[in-house]
Amino acid sequence: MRIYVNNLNELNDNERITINGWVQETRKIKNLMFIILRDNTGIVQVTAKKNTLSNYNEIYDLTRESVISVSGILNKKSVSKSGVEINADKIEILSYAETPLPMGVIDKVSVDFDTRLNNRFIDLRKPENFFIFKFESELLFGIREYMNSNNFIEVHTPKTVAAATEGGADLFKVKYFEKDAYLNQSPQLYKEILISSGFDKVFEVGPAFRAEKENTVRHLNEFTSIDIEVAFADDNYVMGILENSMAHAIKHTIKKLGSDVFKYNSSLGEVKAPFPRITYEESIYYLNNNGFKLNFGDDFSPEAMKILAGKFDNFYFITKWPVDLRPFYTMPDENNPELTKSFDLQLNDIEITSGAQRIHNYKMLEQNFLIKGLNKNNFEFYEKAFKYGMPPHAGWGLGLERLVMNLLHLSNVRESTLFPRDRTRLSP
RNA sequence: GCCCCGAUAGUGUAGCGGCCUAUCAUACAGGCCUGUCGAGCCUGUGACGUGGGUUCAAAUCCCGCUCGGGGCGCCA
Repeated sequence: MRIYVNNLNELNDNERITINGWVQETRKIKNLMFIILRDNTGIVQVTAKKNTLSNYNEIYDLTRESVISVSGILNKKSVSKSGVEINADKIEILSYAETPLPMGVIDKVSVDFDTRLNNRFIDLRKPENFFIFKFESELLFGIREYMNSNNFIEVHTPKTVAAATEGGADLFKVKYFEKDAYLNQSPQLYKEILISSGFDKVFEVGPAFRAEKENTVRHLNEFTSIDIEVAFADDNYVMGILENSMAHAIKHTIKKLGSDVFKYNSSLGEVKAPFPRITYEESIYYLNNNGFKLNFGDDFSPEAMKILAGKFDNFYFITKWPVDLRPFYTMPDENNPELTKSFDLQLNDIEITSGAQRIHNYKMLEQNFLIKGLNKNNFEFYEKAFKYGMPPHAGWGLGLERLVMNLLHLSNVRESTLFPRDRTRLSP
């Protein structure tokens, strides 16, 4: 059985163990040396002595971040600060790290974010960065668990598509044998087709691509989108799914990861569904009373979003957006044709989810192609699904990296992306 | 697409026309040291993005380029 650093407490004093990891640090005193060994659960001190190690000279020259396997006796009454150490009698060098490192894991000097991303493999050795992705993994597990227990089917739709259909966002063009293709900006149209297929409740976790030349701390050109679509549902129903899945996933994550999460966000434990709701028109009214000059139909600037966010603790919905600010498939409000049955979920001042009840009537959809100036020929594969039995339906899409960024109070969405793709970065 | 800012050892910085043969820290290499734990002490290696220009003199001032950061716009 593999032993990890965080298992050591459960073992007995003087027990014989083998443990693997990276050499985080060495402190050398001629015939005695200390190695701080790190695995992804923590660090432990290894004591190596010349008279107990046959390859002491080789070990003495170990470089930081080399990978070793240590066998020895667990000493739980160590005089070291942690109180635990391993008295090594055998150390095997599995991988020797070159020097100097492109960046240090525990150096006291700061490192530019750009340098960190260029050396992401080392950057992620830092426990605080690794933690972000453990958090993401647990959060996503919690969301999946919620969806699964509510009878959602997880699906996978194509990311390579034929036409730049939906207007609006720019798409990346790729060669597809003798044809042109595009990287999909969202699974939207495919989720809806599956609703006509009778899947009833679908969800998908997958990449989405946007070719917009943004240069901000909240945009990526490739991000992970969590999408759901539900048949015979309206906007309110899927808002309920959203807030409950968030509350469930956060609760799960806190339970699994413990108080570490509060180092990033001390109020995370207070997230409870339902989330507060404000309509688009109420938001406009509020912002006009707080120094902004906004008309009906205007979108909110980042500055305005900060002011609005000040009204709420963390999550809140902005509902009933104007028709002009929403895509062609958004269902208009039956009480006011200028508004839609749509919503954004905000977390602090950032939009993390956009959703709505969708139009399921084929004629209405065709009319919207005209109004939005879209070429209906590009939508044949989609429209077809509406002609032969399409239930009313609603759904949403959520940016996973943005969710994690905001839950952990990170200042840049690239922090919650393993290998970010942005305006200028395509590597690693 | 627009605006602002930046580029000096592996890493992070100081410098802002001549005191630069370029500062400091950290890392790295070598040495001393059998209980270190931000180890300590000694020695050493290592850098001005690129192409022009101004000047007696450029890391420093000007222009182009390249690369990067941030804000806005755009954005399911």
